Amino acid sequence: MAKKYVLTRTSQTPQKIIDENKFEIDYRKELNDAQFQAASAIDGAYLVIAGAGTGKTRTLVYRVARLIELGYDPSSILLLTFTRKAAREMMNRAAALLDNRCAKINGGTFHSFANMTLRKYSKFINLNSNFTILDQSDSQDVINLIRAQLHLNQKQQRFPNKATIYKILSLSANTETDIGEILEREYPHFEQFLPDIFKIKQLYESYKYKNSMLDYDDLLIYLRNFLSDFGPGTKALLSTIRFVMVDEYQDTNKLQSDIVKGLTQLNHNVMVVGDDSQSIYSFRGANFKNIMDFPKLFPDAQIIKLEENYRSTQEILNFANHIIDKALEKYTKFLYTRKPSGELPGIISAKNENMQARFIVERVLELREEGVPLNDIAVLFRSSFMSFSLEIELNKANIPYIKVGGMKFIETAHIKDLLAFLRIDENPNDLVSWYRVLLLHEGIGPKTAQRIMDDISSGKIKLNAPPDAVIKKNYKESFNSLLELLHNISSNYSLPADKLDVVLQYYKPIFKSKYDDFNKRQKDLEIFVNIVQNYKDLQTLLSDMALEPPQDSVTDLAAEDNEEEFLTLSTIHSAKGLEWHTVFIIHALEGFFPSGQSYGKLETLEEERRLMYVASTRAKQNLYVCYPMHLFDRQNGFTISKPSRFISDVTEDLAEEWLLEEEY
DNA sequence: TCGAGGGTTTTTTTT
DNA sequence: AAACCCTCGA
Repeated sequence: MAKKYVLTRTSQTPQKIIDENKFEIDYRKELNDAQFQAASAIDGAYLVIAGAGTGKTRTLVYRVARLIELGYDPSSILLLTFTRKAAREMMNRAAALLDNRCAKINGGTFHSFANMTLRKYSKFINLNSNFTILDQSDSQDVINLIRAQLHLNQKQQRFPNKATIYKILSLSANTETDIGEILEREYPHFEQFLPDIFKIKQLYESYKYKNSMLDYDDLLIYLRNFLSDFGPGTKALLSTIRFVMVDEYQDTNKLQSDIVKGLTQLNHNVMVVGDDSQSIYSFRGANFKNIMDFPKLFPDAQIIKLEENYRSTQEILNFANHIIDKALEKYTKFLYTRKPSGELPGIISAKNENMQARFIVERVLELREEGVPLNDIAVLFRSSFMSFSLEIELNKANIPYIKVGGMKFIETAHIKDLLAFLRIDENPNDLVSWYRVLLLHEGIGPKTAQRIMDDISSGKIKLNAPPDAVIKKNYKESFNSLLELLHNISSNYSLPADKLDVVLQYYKPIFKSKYDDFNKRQKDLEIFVNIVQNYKDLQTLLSDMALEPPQDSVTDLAAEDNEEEFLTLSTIHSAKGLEWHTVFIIHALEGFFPSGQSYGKLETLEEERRLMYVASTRAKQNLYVCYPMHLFDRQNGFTISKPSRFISDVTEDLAEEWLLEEEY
């Protein structure tokens, strides 16, 4: 028998001495110690805990540049970020720092990375590479259809609506928890419907499977399974990835952390960056404890803390620290700055909503006089409707703005109508799109639509054959013209823009009779035409619309066109990672921020607190927290409101109270 | 079976 | 303010 001799493997390979002079960039000089430690890391697992404004992006960017300078192939670096915008920004910054090699790194959101990977390796998975992606509202439509088919909407007792069912299913997928547990925890009043919801889930799954459709969660699930499968496809993929970096790790969920684990199962080269105090996506299954569990996932992980803040004045930091100090559970970080001190944050109580808006307008104009560009000012809010009255005042004062977050262009009914036509063209089995399109036609209601759809899936109605045999009712004419249209666009045109053109001619009259406010909506159609012109094939168009929809309809494009400066209005969620000279937070009122929804539970209230922390740490120089004292509340009529608990106990040394008075 | 009309509820946040 | 549900007349 041969003698066994086991070589012990040291957990840490000794760091090679690297000559700092050989780099184009002087990393030592341009980064502080902790940042340098992170940026110069090569192999191994690293957890970077980076407080707000501590140069987290900067560190990642420098690490990318350094790895490339060391000679690693840019395309072997995978940078997973929360939005594609963030990925692009990082690549641009890295390219500006070094050179264009940096633009060659791989990057994107978990979802967009999953999309690309699954299409590329589809033959290794039981998957059609032409799968369509269902966005949230598509998924909900499918669920609604199933719900109606099961007649669950006619129950004696209120059955959860499509949005709730979707949330339950999605939460279950993202947290890898079964439905029963989710119901028990989040929706105890619907627990009795567990069997029904389960049935819906099964039908939903098989519908998606039959039609090669993946919803947001499926993208992640398929990717995770592909990675854990570890077949030849997985190995091929992993051989192309040498370094994985994840930004905003505190907002990842179980599924995503499994993916990170799977992506690095061979070489364990991973660096994740995050801040537990900024975790604000638990409604999507994110768990801020995830970040603290990272060392369990990677036992060799080194932890690096970035604590010096480069963004805000000490006054703003003190205010933010006060807010987060009261958090029940946190992993202490000490944030400090060497920036010269500035003004105390202001807490502004306005008489009503309109006065709050007028204060912001006037202060913004003043700031602009003082030389602060509009681009460097933002108004942040908890939910997107809170900016409505401000938007009116901004329009009156002619202050250009863009709004981020809230109702998206792509979710407006008229754009969804148009997309439905295109989707049928792409996938004739897309029953949800059929349903939507059919209901647009005179004389076709839910029942008839259902019947027609049955005929389509059973093959009784063929898209390229004359349909007269099957149809003989009063909707015959409109249905035939629809078939003609679909036939026309699929056989005579190949560019999405050309198809859309024909669809538009067909859709215009329907559009005008369906929407009373078609004038307002008209502009969106034109914008959509412009967007579609950028695409050569339909599949990419449809994927992009699901994964990276244009944020805003009218205002966004208008602002870009004129290259004019604009004020930013944003939900706090969409403001993540960004910074401005001056930040206004509005509606700091009990019931609004923290949101009334969050009252029942400790964890949700804590998340509201972190949200306030995120909002206030966006400010570099000025921070104003505003609230109206009287606010129209839809449930109770006019009420006198209470300032948010997050600011009501702020002491004089932390913030200054402003009282607004009307000039006579 | 359609579609209009009325009453009710519901609302965060995003890929 | 908009989405959803239900009812009822045609």
